Amino acid sequence: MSAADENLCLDNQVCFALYSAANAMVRAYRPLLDKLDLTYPQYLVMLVLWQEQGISVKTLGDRLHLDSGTLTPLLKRLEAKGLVSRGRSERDERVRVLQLTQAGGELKLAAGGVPEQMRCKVGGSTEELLALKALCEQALERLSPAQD
Amino acid sequence: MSAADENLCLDNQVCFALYSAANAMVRAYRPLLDKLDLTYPQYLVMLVLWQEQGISVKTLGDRLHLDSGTLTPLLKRLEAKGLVSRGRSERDERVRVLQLTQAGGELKLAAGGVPEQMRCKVGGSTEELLALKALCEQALERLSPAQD
DNA sequence: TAGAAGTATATTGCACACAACTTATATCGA
DNA sequence: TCGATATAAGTTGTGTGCAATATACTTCTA
Repeated sequence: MSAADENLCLDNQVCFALYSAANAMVRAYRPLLDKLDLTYPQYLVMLVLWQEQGISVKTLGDRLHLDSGTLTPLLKRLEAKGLVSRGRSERDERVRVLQLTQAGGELKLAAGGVPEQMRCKVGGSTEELLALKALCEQALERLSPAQD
Repeated sequence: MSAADENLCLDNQVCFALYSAANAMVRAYRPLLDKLDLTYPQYLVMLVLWQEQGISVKTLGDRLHLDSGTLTPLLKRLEAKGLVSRGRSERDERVRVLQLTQAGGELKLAAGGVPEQMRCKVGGSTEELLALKALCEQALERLSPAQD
């Protein structure tokens, strides 16, 4: 097999492993998040808002590496479920100010067990998980075009 | 911060790192694959077919960990581009037999440089890439429900 | 201070992923 | 052999991701 052939072999592709693992991860979250009536990206938004409220769509997008084309409809769905409010900044009329509703805040309790349950599903030692996280973050860093 | 709070912190989530890295990877492929007029999942299908032709949608799905709901419309698009033919098995009328067209086979040459270009984008040492691949494959294995 | 440039969000269109379901065909078992 | 069961692929509907573009507001600058 030539070098080019080797490179085009699926089994040799780091990116395919990454892609498949990420898909499998989202699938594994589903039964857990169904109980919260959240999708995985919606859950990520809630994770951010449980930490810091009053942020803009821009800031949220920076945290999650997602853009307004993804977040605007997603946030509208969270608003429709009564979990999030999408106010406007008084200082800058362009900016949305994202807040949790009462129900949105309370959902944090129900979500408390999710990380531990997922940890069980993913398995592996703490060292392996930390190594995977570090390698993913390194790849993300290098794959992201410089922001200016 | 409580243990539950720690667990619900975005920065501590392996899964989020995996998810973000996979998204970034697909984004990084885009400019390379645009030249071939392929999306990343379409490229994956072509990788499989460059290795083995005459396989079914089921077999293809096993290789890529994707189902017919994803693959059927994708394969129709590849067929519309003239890269793939979707015949029927004579032995079993339910089964599609996937073949490359002339153009589909020839595209392999144009794709020859893609893996090397992506490798430059992802960066990192060979050891790191192999470690990332192994950890992703391990996670995939554990997250996939047993097939019996 | 008016127009240019920049920024935040929203919209549109396309291509996934996948659950749930349907249809067509094949195989198994009494 | 006939009906039950299984299997392969397709369909439908929902929710992302993201490029490209539009809109509205802000800030910069001549």
